[in-house]
Amino acid sequence: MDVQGRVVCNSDIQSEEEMDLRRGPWTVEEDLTLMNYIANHGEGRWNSLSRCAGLKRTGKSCRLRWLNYLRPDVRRGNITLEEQLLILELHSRWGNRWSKIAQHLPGRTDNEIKNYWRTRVQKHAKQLKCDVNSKQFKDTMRYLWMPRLVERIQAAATASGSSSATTYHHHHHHTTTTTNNISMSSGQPQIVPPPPAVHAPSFTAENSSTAASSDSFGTQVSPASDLTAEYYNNPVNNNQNQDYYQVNQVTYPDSLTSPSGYLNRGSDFQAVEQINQWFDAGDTSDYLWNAEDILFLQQQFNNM
DNA sequence: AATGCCCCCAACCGCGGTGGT
DNA sequence: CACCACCGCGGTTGGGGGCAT
Repeated sequence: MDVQGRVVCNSDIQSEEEMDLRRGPWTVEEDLTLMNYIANHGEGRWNSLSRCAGLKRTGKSCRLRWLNYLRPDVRRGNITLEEQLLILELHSRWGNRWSKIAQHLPGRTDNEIKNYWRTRVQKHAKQLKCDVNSKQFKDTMRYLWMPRLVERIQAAATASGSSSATTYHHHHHHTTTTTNNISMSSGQPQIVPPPPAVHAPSFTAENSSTAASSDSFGTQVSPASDLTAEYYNNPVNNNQNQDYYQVNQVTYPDSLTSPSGYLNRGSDFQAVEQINQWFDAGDTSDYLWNAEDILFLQQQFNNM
């Protein structure tokens, strides 16, 4: 029942059942194959794409790999304070609607946000010994955590106000990105897969030389929103896919990391103290956004 | 140095929705 | 209408790396 009316490419003889499909981590070769194929043919129709590209993967797996990892404008790691704030806010509004939340964080995938939530936020709920869904924890977030984030963002903005990165501006309309179609299909400057200076997942500063040339790949992300534009205008955020296009791994900022020892639960005062410690724990990551930006963000909240 | 433990995140799974035949 | 293939979402997991012992 395999060779029916569906689009079959010439060399496609085997049925999927007898074809052993690979699972687990992707190899560099697979990545390059997938990137090349999408650069030349565009994305979508994942099952046939997988077959035609010669990948022994399910369409599902290919789609996931592309959307969450290989896509040139995907951003991974280094969740900024602003993004943290957005995530907290939107999650308090919508709950676990990860993809909906992700639409408001350009370049972030639902997977990434979900992971962030589980690893960072839920962790702290656990440390506070309360349920993430409890009113107690939600209040803690809303009245302690988020305001503290705003403070920090503002502080960072004024501190580094004159310095570098904050030179952009919104011309805000509204910020929903929606599917950000990177259709490579239309005879676009295809992604020449970067010189496999990509050894292992471990990379070093040497790679950043290839990173610098990442722009020359022509992987222009047509910013689908103003927010997107801001991110890409910012040198730090202008990371095309870090493994294949660029490397910019600083250690994970994690302003939310808690000190190892922790309080005897209960008292609000201690909770405040604790949270303050989390935030005051060194965190070099964050720059961007000035007071004006914060205002904008708050307005966005009100309009969502 | 070796071992154990924990954390994180990439990738998997199941499911419900959708569109085509 | 039923059936089928595919898509996208949300929940879950396992393996690798890092840290502690």
